[in-house]
Amino acid sequence: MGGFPTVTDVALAAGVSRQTVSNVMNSPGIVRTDTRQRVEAAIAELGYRPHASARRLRTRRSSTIGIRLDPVIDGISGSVLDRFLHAVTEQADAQGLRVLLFTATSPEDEIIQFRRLNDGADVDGFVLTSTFAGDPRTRWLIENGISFVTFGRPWGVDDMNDPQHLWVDVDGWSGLHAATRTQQETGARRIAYIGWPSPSGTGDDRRRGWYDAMIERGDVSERDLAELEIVTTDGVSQGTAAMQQLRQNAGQIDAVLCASDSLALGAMIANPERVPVTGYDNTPIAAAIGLSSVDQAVDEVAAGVLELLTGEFGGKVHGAPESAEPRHRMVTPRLVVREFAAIPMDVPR
Amino acid sequence: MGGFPTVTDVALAAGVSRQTVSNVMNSPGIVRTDTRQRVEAAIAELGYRPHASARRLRTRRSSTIGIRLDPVIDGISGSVLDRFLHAVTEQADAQGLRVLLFTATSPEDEIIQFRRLNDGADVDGFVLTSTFAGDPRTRWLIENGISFVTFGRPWGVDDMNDPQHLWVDVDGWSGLHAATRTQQETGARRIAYIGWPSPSGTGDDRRRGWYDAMIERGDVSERDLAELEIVTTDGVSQGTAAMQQLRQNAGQIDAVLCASDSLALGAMIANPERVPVTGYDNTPIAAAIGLSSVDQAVDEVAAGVLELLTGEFGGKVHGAPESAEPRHRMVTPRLVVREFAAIPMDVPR
DNA sequence: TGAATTCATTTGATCGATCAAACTTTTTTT
DNA sequence: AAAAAAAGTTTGATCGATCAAATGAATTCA
Repeated sequence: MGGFPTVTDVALAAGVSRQTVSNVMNSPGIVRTDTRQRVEAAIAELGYRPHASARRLRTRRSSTIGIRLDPVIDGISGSVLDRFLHAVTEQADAQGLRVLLFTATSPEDEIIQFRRLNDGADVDGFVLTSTFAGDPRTRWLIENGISFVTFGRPWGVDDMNDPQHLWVDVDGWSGLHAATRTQQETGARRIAYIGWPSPSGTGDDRRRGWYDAMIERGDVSERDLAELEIVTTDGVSQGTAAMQQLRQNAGQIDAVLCASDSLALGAMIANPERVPVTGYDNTPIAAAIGLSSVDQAVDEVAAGVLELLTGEFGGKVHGAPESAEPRHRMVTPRLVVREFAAIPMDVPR
Repeated sequence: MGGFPTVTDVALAAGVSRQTVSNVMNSPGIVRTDTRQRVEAAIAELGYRPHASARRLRTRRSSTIGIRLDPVIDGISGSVLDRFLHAVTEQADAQGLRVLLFTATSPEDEIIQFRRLNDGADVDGFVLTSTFAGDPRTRWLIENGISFVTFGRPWGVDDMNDPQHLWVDVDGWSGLHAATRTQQETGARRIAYIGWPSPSGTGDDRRRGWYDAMIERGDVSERDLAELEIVTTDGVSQGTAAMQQLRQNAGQIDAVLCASDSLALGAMIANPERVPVTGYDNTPIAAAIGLSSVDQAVDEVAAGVLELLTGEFGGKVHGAPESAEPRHRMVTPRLVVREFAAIPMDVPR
């Protein structure tokens, strides 16, 4: 009376037992049709909602996944993770999963949070972002038998095929390969690349996409290719500096590809000749100033992550034998082509 | 044995009863010191973690707050909400609160989600963002006696002092007033404002900050002030268009203030004279291109939200009589001043 | 027809914690 | 020193759902 109706109330109203009500909700198949309809009617009439905590206590599963909200470092590329978070939340919702956020100050601290959330039965598994080589978090999760899927492939030597590590990643190689090809098709020959210093898992991957496409085409000798490449840390002003350097030293340049939208924005600023610039991540900035960019297709990534997390392995590999089911997903990014727009357009001559 | 230790295990190990263990965790004050220490030792040794769902079932509270993850509309200003979300999560964590995300396609759908999460005892209360005039969500929450606090004041006629509606907001008036003053102090007289069409709660508020500061100073007649104001929808290209219009029609312009960083970025693009431009929200873009901007101080907002949510009223007002405790917080934004930088710097003459 | 199966539903126990009230022990009061 | 009050601790019941096993009803088989 006082509070919300419980299974017992519904059972009473429908003239059945608690368990039947439970069955209607969890295994409708085993309940006779007319009984089921009667129960459903009672549920609707009383406005019954299952008590999530009670269910979790009994079933020992929470239907909740934990995601660490990364500290906002670079606000520009950070938006990819925000979009990813949004996609995960949306698709999780649709599957009856909840998303619980937490923060951590370091990978070690994050492991403490894993422990806390897992022990308290708050979450069934985790989604990790921003993995890096020798990541202690994945090791710990595997050792403790906790379900997880990473957005980002493992960057260790042999880890990519580790059957215990489920992951989804975006094929940066393919993104830059396509971007390079697209420029080549419009007639560009000398295509420059502004990227990050090695070793950087994602960075090296993207660079190779450009490099391979350039070699395949053969317009530029392998030696000259070195001139067309600038290595720098990420940031807008670094992009500007790199672009200036290219214009001074690299001779003719038909197009510029960048490892990030930050670099691309920077490059655009020092781009009076309006050389086509392509960024990476398709951030709001790229959209705002009309910059082509490689879109990471976070929706697909999110779908893949949830599929792996809730799928056959439930995010982890019990002693399961070989299986046809692949344990990772490689998502092909989309190249978003935009006409040159905002920045150069209104610059005074 | 099999799973994690429970209160009973700890009690056994410490030679006390379940309830004493519970007391050590929830009301340490009533347990004798030596007993408490013994229990704490047992907790540490067994690595005991309370089972969150069991506790929630019994106490009927979840220590979790629900936040809707807004659809990413304008990616640029969206980052304010992301930063807010981050601040809330971080500070909630510190208070032992969890943050549960959800999405919704419309205010009506959001109300359905409120129901679901509240009935299932998933959350104790909600934090709402992006409130608008006549918001059906707040009305529904009040009617159903559910705790909530909004980031954003109620924009209805008399709602601001509604004692049932707890809110935290940023004083846009003060942000623009300060920005105007700052420009005036550097000698600027004719300061333009690019804002949004009325009625717009936040927009009108910001505009008035500029307007009042201009009137106070009296450098520009009330008539001329109209020339210095452009009304347009939000967006980068709209900002560019507005700036061009100002340059054509408004004569001398010493500075430009904008209702958003999107508009400010647009204005910067059509700004060969390097008139100082100030944006609003202090988004990553403003930082990236070196644009002054009004920062919403999301940390303070988050702190205020949690304070109200967990404070005296617990997010709602029971029949509580008049109280000295204010039911809202007005946060004063910070003006972040940046030297002119990226965009005009490398533009070729 | 009666026994063996299958299907549908019910009952009792349980998940892990906290509440409410009972019970002990210690401290204060008279 | 006995009675009263306070402090500290324990016991039984309970939150709301699901599990496991038992019961009853409908169906199939010999």
